Amino acid sequence: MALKKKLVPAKKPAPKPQQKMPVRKVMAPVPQAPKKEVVDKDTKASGAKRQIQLLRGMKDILPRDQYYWKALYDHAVKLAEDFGFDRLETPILEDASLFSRGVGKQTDIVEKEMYAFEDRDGEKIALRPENTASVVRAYLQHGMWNQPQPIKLWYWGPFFRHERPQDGRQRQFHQLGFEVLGDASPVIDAMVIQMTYLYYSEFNLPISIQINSIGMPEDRTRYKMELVQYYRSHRGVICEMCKARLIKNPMRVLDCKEDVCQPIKANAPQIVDYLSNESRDHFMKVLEYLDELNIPYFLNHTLVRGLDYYTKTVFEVVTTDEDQGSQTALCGGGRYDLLVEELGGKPTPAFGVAPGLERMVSQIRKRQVPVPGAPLPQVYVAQLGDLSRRKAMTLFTRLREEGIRADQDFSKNSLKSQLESANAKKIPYAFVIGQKEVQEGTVIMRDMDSGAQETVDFNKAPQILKRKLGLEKAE
RNA sequence: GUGGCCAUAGUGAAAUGGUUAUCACGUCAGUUUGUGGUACUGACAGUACGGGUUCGAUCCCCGUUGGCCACCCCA
Repeated sequence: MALKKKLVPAKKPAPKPQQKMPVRKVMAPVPQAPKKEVVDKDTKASGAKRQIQLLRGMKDILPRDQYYWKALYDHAVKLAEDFGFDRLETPILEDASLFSRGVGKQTDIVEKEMYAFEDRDGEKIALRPENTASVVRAYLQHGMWNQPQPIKLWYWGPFFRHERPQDGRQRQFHQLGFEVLGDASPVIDAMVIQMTYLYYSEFNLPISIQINSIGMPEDRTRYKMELVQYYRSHRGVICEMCKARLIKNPMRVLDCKEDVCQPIKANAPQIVDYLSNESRDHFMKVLEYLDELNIPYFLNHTLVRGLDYYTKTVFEVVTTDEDQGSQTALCGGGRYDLLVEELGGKPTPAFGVAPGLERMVSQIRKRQVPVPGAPLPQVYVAQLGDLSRRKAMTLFTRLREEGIRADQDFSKNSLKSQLESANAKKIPYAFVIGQKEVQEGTVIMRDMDSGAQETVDFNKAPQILKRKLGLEKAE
């Protein structure tokens, strides 16, 4: 308070020289205007430190959410191990053309959302907007095609897309992924979809698996012609956006949410009818395997994915939770039989999936799905004064060596606040050590639940506590 | 990227064109010396940032930043 009051008069003189500025006005604007563009916002006349906020679309993952993330991560590791997937970590920065070639130059992700810029060497680089292209790059660069196929890889990490943020949509977000390279069999499709299903089942999230096949490019070419022709015949009715989509990316009309377009959409030709025999057989097999595994799915003829590399099977997991807003897609995936070739390798079929983690965390939180928390400390070590603090530090160290989870606040002085702390943390036992105990070579063991205390030998304290905790049978 | 709503202590809320901006939770400390949970007392901490209108702005206006919602799209 006193400081503040002193600051007020100190501040007031400051504006005065500013008010005199008009004298300089003629000269000042020229050098100052361009400066403001370059100089960061910290330079303020007041001298007060500006609070630096998060960049738009970025989020801190706070301590209270860490156990949700850990639960998701641990279960991912488990699934990967169970199904024989090896971890692959690729860099966050890649050559920008990896994504324009891999994901597709025309896609929204590359065209309007990618963080792409030149580095100090003038190299065009990008923050990865997704990981499949990087996985393929690594597969090629490290000659993984020379190893027994298929290659099964998984990843976990941050991705970046420059979009307008919303709940469940950030500019930095996290994905987990499973990718299988070098195998064309529909079993692979089914297996990865099964893993996805198992992943969501673990947390009891209400989901629906949407599945479709978009065939190979030839199939799609034929289908698109039919689709465009069909929509053209209804040109008078459809919305403006669909008209635009017909020219740029016809299959997107199937995503349209406009009411006027719904009846048109419902009667539109379906891509499954335009698949080659090979693509159709493949798709049928996938569905048969899913049936065998009792994995529920929903055939969605309007499911077309936004990335160029997909072929044949595509699928998405959406939440069926009513109040999830418009961000219902929890995960997307599919087959990408042509991507390896596109990025310079031999023709190599592949399949992958990428669950989004933020949306999962928010679901788990909202639904209060129980996840393992921090292990509770078993004992709290309290001390009084510097001499006993030293002994307490030794005791704490011994307890740790004995495998007992101990907690402490050695920087606190009053016993009261230390017990308060132990109580707040729900720690069942406390050791109290003061002058008297130091001299006697003892320590007080307190049952925080009942308040019962006993004085025990300092050196035997860890063993006695172990017995109390039931970690060791009484002799 | 387009359009809309919003911004008050760490959190959740309240209030006003004019003295010290209110409350709860929270955090820290104290309520006789070395003992937690309850109670009481005190302290901490705020009008996002910059500009304008005004004698005077937290309130009105503009800009910036950030959040949310819908669209686009997607995880």
